[in-house]
Amino acid sequence: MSNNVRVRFAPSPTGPLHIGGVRTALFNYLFAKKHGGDFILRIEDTDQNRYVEGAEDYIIESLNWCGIPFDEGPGKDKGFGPYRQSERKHLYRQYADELIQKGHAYYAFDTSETLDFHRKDHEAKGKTFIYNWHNRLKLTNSLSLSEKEVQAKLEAGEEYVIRFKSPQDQTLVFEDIVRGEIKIDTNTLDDKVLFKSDGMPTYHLANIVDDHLMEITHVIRGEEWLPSLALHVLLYQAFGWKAPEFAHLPLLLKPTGKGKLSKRDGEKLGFPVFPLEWKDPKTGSISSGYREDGYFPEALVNFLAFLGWNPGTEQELFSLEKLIEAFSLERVNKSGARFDPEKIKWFNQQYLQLKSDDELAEAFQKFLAERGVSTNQPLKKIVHSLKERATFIDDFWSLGAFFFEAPSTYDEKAAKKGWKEGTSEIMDAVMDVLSNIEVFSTENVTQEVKAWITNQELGFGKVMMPLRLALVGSLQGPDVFEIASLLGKEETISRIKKAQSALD
RNA sequence: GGCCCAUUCGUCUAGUGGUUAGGACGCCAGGUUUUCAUCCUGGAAACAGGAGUUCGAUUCUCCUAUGGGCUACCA
Repeated sequence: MSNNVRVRFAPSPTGPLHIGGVRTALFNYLFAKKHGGDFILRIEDTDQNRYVEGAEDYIIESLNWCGIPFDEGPGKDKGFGPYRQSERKHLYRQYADELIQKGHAYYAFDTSETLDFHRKDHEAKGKTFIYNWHNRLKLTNSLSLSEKEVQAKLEAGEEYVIRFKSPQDQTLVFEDIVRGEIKIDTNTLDDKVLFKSDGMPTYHLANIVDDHLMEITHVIRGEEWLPSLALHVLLYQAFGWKAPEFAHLPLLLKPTGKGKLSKRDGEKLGFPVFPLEWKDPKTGSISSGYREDGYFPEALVNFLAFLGWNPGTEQELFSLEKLIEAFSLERVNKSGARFDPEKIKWFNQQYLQLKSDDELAEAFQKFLAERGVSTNQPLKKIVHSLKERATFIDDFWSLGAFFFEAPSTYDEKAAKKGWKEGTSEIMDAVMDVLSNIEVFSTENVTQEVKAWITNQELGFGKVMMPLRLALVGSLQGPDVFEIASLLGKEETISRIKKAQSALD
């Protein structure tokens, strides 16, 4: 493969980018970087009716957050811009005209009403209406009309579209990097609209023209485009252009049930389907995002990379750099992958373990600040003690709230198990031991209390359980002595007293 | 309905014309942790079905079934 690989991610700004789109972008990015090429972002906004405010910014922010920024795109023109199709509007018409001149396209004057009528009529008869070779001469277009009639309609300003004239009786054979050889009978193709009556090209025309003009070498996109591959290849042929190589990625499927993962699944199934939180500008409704739900971008990226691809080894944890190194389109699967929200949690847990205590403390500090919690506590130590049982940053809070506030209630079961007759007297003695410790370090507390227990021949359970109960409020969490030392002598003793008055 | 694509544990997947069909998530059990979780060890769990080709098919071919996609002047 040459080193001037150019790939593009070409979403349409019709709403927030969903996770499947992120995966497509990721594969494009990995492939480009693997070959030292460029990753281009092109905004396909040819359908003005579906344009959603803020969607483009959202897409860009999502790519950045994931760590897969584009090399070229809106605001980063490297000589192939503009990168929004709406700003390239003036370019497309000439290509549609060129196709007409070459006899590969034609004007069609059929109104959407008549077309709708035909479709419904056919449906009622159990057939499918296809606008192509078998009926195009019966419809209203520059193939069925005389040149004069066409000219008259054009001059009268009648609305028209430009359709591609699909060839007849050909078997097309082409290569897909993921799927291998694909064969298509051109007689099953329809005469797709290339140029709309509103003066805008359709996706098909704009896509081919732009990929050509932007010198795209590899088109890596979702499997939903496979049916249009024939049209696209035909278009390249009609223009006499060299077609890029194609790779159609398997789709992301719903975790349960039928169909591909859709934007609505998130709310229904309780996991984000968007990288970032999204607020719908019209309805104001909010969809959750991986970023806001506490996932690390590297966990998302790693997880997504393994949906439909694998390196062929048993290693699963890959940094972005390692992914780039290991990636190849040849190892992409053909079949759709169900999205498993459980597994991404595991990835997140793995990545959290990889982070330093400093990093985690900083993130936790931010979390606390947002909640208005005072933070005189030694966060780094707290985070360190809690780390191995955490999956998300906010677990430090749910797992370690007791570090910040004395328990106000005590777990009932735990109290029954741990606080019995005579416990209070033992705690009195423990407080004595504790108050005599000069330097209240984990080591010292551990040593002194353990020695005392052994000395008294008390049994560890009788001391440790109520002590934990007093400090935490339940029977869980890190080492009791560590907790005690983190809390400090004064607070530890105060909590024991509080437990005595609450549980006796 | 038509066209196209796919099919290995529940899920993501590895793999080969002859393997005890491997790993990961999740699940279960045991161990460690005088708590809980982590962690460690172990376990249950798959080649959709039917015909061929072959000495032998999970692997190759065909058919069926199932799943998925597309079928707009959407992308």
